[in-house]
Amino acid sequence: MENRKSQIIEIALRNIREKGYLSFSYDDLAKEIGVTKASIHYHFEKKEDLGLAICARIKKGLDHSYIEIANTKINIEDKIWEFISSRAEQISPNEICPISSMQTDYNFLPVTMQASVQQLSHLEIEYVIKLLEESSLQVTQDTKGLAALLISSVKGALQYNRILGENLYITVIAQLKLLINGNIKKR
Amino acid sequence: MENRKSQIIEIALRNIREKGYLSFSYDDLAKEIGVTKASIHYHFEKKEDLGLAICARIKKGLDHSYIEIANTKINIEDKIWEFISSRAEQISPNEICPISSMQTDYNFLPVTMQASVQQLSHLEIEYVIKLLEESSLQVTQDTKGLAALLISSVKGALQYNRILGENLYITVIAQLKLLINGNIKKR
DNA sequence: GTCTATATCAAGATAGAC
DNA sequence: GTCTATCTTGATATAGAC
Repeated sequence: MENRKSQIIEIALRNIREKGYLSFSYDDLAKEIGVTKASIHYHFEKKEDLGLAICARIKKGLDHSYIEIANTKINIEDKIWEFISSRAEQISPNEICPISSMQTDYNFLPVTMQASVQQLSHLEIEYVIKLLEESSLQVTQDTKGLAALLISSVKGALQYNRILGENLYITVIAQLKLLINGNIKKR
Repeated sequence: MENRKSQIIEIALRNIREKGYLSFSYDDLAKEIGVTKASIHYHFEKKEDLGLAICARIKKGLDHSYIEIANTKINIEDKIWEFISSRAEQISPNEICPISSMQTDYNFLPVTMQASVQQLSHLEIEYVIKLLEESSLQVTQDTKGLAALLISSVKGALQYNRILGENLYITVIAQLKLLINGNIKKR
């Protein structure tokens, strides 16, 4: 059943956002879906297989967000913020970004998953660089650096937001916009 | 032996930076120290007790860094950067900030530790706010927001830095300084 | 204060029935 | 494709000897 397979991926992905790859078990998934552990093992023989499928699922979502935003007819300077919020919207208040979550578990992941997490981490920054380069605004000389700051701060903010609430994520986005606007030089 | 006790805390703290609270075991610590699991249990009956001791240890270091920087005779505008780098210096390239690490594990921590992690997360931002307020520079109207951005971006950068290398942490700090300098209004 | 030994439990995984 | 049953391993934790 292909449906069951993608259902498992979606639920496992949510578990990663909530508690991390190392901290969810096949039994957690089985109980939630209403089947047995063995049935999860049928679809994904090893947890590593499921982990890789989840990474592929995240990559698909990332690619999709980028392509969608790139082709949308909105102000070109707004695209970067649209991209960021389209990614952040998928994360509930008691969750964090699944890529951050797997970054924390990194040293305990199978090497195949380490490679995937590395690729995802890189790709995410690449997409932000592209959107910044396509924009008509020149904020700093170092577009790669600005991209790294944007991604780092959003990810960090989501982690603090879960613990402290206080609209911390919203606050950080507002600060970034303020600082960037104060530095914009039209090309 | 009080020495053994603090030795356990230091090694456990390093383990948290490397792999997280949930992912290190008493056996890991025992092997590293050269004693048995049971001996760790003697000093910290439950892992939760050790976890709380580690949180207290982190708080001590945080307080110490703040007080030291606050009383150092350096340019008052530099103190915030000194504070951040004094904290980041303690983290090796294959580690992340221990507070970030426990934030990721948050939903699986015993409630007593959740309270400690919450307190640490809050305190860290408070110290940054204080240093910004004492500074002679007014960057934005929203000092709390700027503090949240600084802490979030540094924590996020350390996580990406471990996976991607590329001096990502250094790059992010440089970007923050650039953006902030472009927005400074002398009081 | 540190040890051996052991209890208990949960996790990942596999074999084989239906 | 999903099940029951079972194996193995590793983790937290405890009892009691030295």
